[in-house]
Amino acid sequence: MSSCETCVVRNRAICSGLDNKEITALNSMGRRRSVSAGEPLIWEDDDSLLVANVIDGVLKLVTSTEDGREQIVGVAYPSDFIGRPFGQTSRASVVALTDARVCVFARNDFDRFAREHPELEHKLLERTLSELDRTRSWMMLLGRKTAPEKIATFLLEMSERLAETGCQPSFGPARRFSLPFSRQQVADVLGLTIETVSRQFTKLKNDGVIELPSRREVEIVNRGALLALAG
Amino acid sequence: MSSCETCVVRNRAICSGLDNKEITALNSMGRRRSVSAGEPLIWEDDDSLLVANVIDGVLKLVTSTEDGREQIVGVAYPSDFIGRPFGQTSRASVVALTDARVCVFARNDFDRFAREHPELEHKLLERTLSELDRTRSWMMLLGRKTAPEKIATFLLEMSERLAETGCQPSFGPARRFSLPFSRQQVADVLGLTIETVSRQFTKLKNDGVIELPSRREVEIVNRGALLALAG
DNA sequence: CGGAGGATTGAAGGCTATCAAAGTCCGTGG
DNA sequence: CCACGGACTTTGATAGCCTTCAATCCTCCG
Repeated sequence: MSSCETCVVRNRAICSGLDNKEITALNSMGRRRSVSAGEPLIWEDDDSLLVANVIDGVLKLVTSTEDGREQIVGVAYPSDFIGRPFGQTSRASVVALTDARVCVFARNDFDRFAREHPELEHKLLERTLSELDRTRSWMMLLGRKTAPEKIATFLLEMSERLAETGCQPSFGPARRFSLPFSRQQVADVLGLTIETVSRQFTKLKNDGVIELPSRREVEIVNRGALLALAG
Repeated sequence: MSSCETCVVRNRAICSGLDNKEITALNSMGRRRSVSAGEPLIWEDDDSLLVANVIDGVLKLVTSTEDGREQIVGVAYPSDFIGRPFGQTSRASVVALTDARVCVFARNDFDRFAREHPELEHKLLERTLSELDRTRSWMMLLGRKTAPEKIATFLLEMSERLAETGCQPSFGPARRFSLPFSRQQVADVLGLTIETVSRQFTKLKNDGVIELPSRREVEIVNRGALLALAG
């Protein structure tokens, strides 16, 4: 049975700051759901739209053109909020990159609850503002950076984002980590092709900047060099 | 003297929905300010950060690399909110594209006022969510679209955005409009060079898709063709 | 009229995409 | 245990889009 009391992201997600009574109310509206790697998070449910909190795993927000080009426009980690409350619906679809668990709510229910709980709306606002900041700095990357700069920036961001997932406060960025992305997905994040991504990874390895112990593993050998390359 | 009562964006900005007493309180915290075209909106004031509402004019949000490359990451029109309340400060700078008037607040004051007025925070949340949607669809453009697609998409967005500025509810997108951007700024929005922008404009003109009565004026002759090109 | 900034046009080159093939990893089944 | 198959990745060759560099042309104002 899903329960907020045992939720691992209870103190990091937008639910934090709610008192017990409120948590109980929210709990009764939502339910847990598992999504396996590669599966889309179906966004319609009983004719109602959904929003969700990520409990565990990593998901991508992706938009695509009619002719099949894809761009990953966001990545959601544990405790992140996904979906579009209030009015409009965004046409980005959500797909799990790893096996994931989420806590889903019917949008109508969530909207109403949020309007009645300013503290929750405030948390959501802070999150949305941060996400907007992050997205805007990604626009710089997409519009103005070269392939080597994109790859370096990407690896540095990954090493920071993936260090946060541990429960204990992390001590700076991770030196070694496991990418939740395939090469194609890295390409879809950076606006490149899979071949260019592969070549840049190989080049960084040959230059002694990183090690690639396996397809998904990355070890940053020379962080200073990456920072210099990131532009 | 600045006064919310006569403010032309009073009913569209986040101030809408506040009662008279609240408006008076907000009014006493903020002040009007003019910025001429090309001038940055100075973001520090008496050692305190600022946030603002756009009353009139168009401003750009821009980030740049050390070596001088620029990317416009957002454009603010009348009634839009700019700045970063609550905690972090974003490193995008704000520059007026046209002569502009804004209503500025010390961030501390604004934060406090917002926390006490959930209705205002809600308005800000809705705005921020919409801006995030818009920004994400722009990521698709920057990462995956070709120069002709970028230009077509840009012209269509402009014709919609600029139609909204009139007081009366607009009847669909504008057929003819005046760009608030120079060619270089169009390039900075789309992640292209000024030469490529110029060539694409010329090509659209030669193909009979648009007319260019003057440097800043654009007339859309064949909207269907633009839609097809936009990808 | 003359100057200056912005815009357009032209030629050449480089970066990344595209097309193609070989290599690697991993799970499955013999 | 090893062979096999398939997906993913790497590597190579080529092409093309957009940038870069450079010169000319507007257009607006003093």
